[in-house]
Amino acid sequence: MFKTLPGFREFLPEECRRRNFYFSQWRRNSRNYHFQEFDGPVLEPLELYEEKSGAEIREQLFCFTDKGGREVALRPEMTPTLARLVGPRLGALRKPIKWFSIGEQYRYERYQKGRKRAFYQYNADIIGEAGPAAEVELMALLIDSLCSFGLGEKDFAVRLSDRQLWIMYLRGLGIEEAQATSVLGVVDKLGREPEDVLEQKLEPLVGNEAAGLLKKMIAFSRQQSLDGVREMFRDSGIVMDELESRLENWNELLQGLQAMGLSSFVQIDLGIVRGLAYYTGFVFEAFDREKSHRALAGGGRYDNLLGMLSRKEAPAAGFGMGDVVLEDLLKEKGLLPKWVEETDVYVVGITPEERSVVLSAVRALRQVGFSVEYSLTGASPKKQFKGADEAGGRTLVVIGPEEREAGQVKVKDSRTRSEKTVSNKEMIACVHHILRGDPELD
RNA sequence: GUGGAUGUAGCUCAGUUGGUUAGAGCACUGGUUUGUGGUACCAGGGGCCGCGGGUUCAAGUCCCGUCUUCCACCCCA
Repeated sequence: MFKTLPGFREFLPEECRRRNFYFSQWRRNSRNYHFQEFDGPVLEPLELYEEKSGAEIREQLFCFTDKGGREVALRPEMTPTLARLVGPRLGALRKPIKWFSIGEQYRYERYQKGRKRAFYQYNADIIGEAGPAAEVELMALLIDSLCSFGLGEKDFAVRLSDRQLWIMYLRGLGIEEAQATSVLGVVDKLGREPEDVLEQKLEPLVGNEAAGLLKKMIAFSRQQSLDGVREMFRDSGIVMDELESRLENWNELLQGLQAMGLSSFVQIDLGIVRGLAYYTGFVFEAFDREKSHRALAGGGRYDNLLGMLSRKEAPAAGFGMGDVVLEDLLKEKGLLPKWVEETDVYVVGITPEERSVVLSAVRALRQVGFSVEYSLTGASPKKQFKGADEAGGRTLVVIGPEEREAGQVKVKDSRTRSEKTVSNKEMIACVHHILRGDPELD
């Protein structure tokens, strides 16, 4: 028979419930930080992504030619769409622009632990703020979002780095800015590949100084304090004013996070540079403390992207958080409760004669907002009571011949099993009474 | 794209050196005599044993291919 396409997902009720839980937390946190939600098309012109990431990106996209001969792709990320939407309206939008989105993204690549071909991603971006205040706001939102799922500082940390600082450091060692991006690609691999392999990758970029350069890069990537960073620059040709000006940004960022009470979540880790070349300044990634998963979230500053995609320059920063790794971690930590979709009221009709009275009561209860269930087929009373159990009904409304003839119903508390016969008019008040948890029925 | 593992009922899995009509638990459906419930007992439905080919008198079991899922690499927005 037909199967789900590889790497795609289906959401049975329980899984759907979980997914909606992530969405509602993301939305709640965004509102908390006063970000506005936006959305865009799932299908975009292929060039939108090729423009940003180069033609090689095509290999990792679900792309095809549509019936009108247009080359299109399922969106692999939200940022280009955001840039396209904001660019033309830049003049009209109040700054800073704080927007977020939640949407399914698609990437044609090999799926494995923590990565599928279709996944949901939460994105939050700030456009129009050039200073580190934007990063403070974004990192705080990122941290609070993870915390809202029950994760704490023992579970995850946000690692903070700075591509600008790296480029400055490399320039001090005589590396041109044009080569710096490729060299940062090697930084991304530090600790993951043996040093001789990394040295070979550096050689075409910097010639026979590769070995010495690699050692310096490793030392730099291990700095965990601003003083340590300052020390690394001591012998370089960098003007100290330039360095100090950048370190002032660092101070502003770190102090901002400290003032928000979030320092314990943040570590300086210059080994993080992010794979993508379009980041221009601070970059950060959230990891579980054991580092047994992929990054939970990642982001940074991308001041040139809007200019590339919309011809309108604007400073911007943002982050993305996927649902796949998040869910893996929450499962591992036992932070996913078993949700039970409980109904408020279950209406039982004892004999088929009560059918229309039951339907009428069901509708009346639903009209005032209760979740109401009943047996569609009018099975035996025993089955109906069992059904009430399984539906988790807190309250039962039982109608038999006696009640029907008297124009009454029996309202029963399923926990205490105490019951009370009331008139049809009193039924709703009585159900309210039980659901509120009041101890006695009368 | 490369390498390793995996596939038996809706789910978790048994299934011996190849040998009759492929099993269990959970779940599901019905029942235990007709107006009161999570237990217990009884019964039942449900499997092209991933798919295709091969070896054999005989394949869930052995061989080849293929697909799927998982893990690692590549990549990672």
